[in-house]
Amino acid sequence: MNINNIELNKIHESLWEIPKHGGMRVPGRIYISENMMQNSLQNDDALKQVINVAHLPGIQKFSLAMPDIHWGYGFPIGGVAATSVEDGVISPGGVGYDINCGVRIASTSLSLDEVQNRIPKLIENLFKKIPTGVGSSGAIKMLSKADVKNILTKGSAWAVENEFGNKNDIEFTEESGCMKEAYVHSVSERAIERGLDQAGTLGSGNHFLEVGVVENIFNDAAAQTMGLFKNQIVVMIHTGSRGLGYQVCEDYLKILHRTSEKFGFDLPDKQLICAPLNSQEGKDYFTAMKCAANFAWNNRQIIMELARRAFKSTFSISDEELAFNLIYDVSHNIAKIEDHSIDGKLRKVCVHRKGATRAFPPGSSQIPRKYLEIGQPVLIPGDMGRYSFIAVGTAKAMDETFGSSCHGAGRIRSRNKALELGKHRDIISELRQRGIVVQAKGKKTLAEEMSYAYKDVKDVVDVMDSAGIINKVAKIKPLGVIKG
DNA sequence: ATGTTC
Repeated sequence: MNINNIELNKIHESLWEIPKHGGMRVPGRIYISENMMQNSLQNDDALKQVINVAHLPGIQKFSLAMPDIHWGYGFPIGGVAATSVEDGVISPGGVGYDINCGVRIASTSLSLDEVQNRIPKLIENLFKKIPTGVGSSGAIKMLSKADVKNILTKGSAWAVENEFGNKNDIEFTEESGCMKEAYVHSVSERAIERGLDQAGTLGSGNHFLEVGVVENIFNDAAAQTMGLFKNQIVVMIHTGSRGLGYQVCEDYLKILHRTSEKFGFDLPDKQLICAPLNSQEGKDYFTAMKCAANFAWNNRQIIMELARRAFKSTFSISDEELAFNLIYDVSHNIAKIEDHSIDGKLRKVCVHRKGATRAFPPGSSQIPRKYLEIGQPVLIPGDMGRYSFIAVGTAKAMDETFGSSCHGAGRIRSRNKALELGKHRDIISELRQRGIVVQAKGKKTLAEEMSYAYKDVKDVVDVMDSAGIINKVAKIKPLGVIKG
C-alpha cells in the first residue's frame, strides 16, 4: 500500500507498518482500515509525522498511531511513543498544547423516559452554570496564586476539599486525579496567572459537556460493573488545562528551542523539539506538565460537580436519588513513566500519549479495584451529532500499544474547511431535528465541530476492537450539548 | 487546543 508516497506493509486488516528506513530508530505502526487510510490520509502529513517520531532518541518498539490519526504539532494526534527513561527524551509535542485534555463520564439513576421533555431546560441550566468559550472564566470566585499552586500540586483533591465533589470521584479518576512530583517552581508566573479564573471552565474548540443516553450495550458484564443500563442518562465532559496548560507548553517549547543545540539531536522536524528525560530541562518540562495535568483533573472535577448541581436543581432531586457517579476519567494528552515489557523484560519508559487514551487490561494495579476483572474504561467521544463509545482495555493493548487506544473520531476536515461548509447553515436547527439540543457561545465553533468535520467514530472504535486492543462496552447517543 | 497573531 502506498499513501502520500509512503510505503506501508499490511500486518493484518487493522494494522499497517512503515518499515524502518533512513534515520528511523524503530518502525512505524498504524492501526487503521484500508478504507480509512484512503479516505483520511491521502492529503495529510500525519504518516510523515509517524516516521519523524520514529527518529526520537530512545524510542522503543514502534512509533504508533491510532485510527483517529491526523496532523498535529510535531507528533500526529492519535500518536503513541514510548521512550527509554535511561537514554530517551521527553517532547512537549508528544503531549500537545492542551496538557491532560481528557474525558470523564458520570452515570445517573435517570432513564430517558423520565426526563426526555426536560432536556432543553437541563441544557439551559448547565449552560448557565458552566462557563464556556475561549477565555471563559468565573465558575468559582477568582482564586489567589496560592490557590492555583495548591491545585497544581493536589489536582482533583483540591476540588473535593472545596466541596466540588466527593472521594468517590477521586477513586474513579486516572492517577486519582493527581500526578505526584508536580513541583510548582517549574511553572511560570504567567501560566499561573492564566489559571486564576479558569478552574471549572469548559473552554472552546472540541471541548464540550454532553448529556447522553445509553443506546446499546455490547458487553453486559462490563456494563453492569460500570453501573450502565440501557436508556440510562449519562454525562460526558471533555476539557483540559485551558490557558494554563497552553502556557506551560508554549513556555517549554521556547526553553527547549534555546537549549536544543546542546543536546545535539539530529531530528527531521523542529517541532519534535525535546530534551533527555534525565536532563534538567527534561525534568523541568515533565514536572510542569504534571502541574498542568493536575489543573486539568481539578477542572473536570469542578465541572462535574457544577453539572451534578444543575441536575439536582432541574429535576428537584437529592444526591441519593440522582446517583451522579463518576464511571471514569481518562487523560488523552499526557506523558507518563510506566513499566512495559520490551524484549521480554519489564522496563521503565516514558509513554507519550497525544490524542490517545490509556487502555490498561484486567488485573492492572493502576485501575480502580472495581474494574479489576473488566479492565480500564476507555472513553471515546464521537462528534456532537452522532454517538460516543465506552470500551475497556485489554492485555493485547499492553503487549502491542503500551496500553493505549484511540481517543475520539479524529478530524478529517480542517477547522477552516469545516467553517466553509457550515457557515451558511443553521446547525442548531439541524441538530435539533436529530433530537439534540445545543447551546453554544459561538456559531463558528459549532460549524468547525459538525459531524462532517470528523470521521465516523464507529469506524475508529471498530478498528481498535477488531485488533483486540479494546472491547466495546456501550454506545451513547447525545441528547443535549453545551459548547464554547 | 489557545486572552484564536506578544
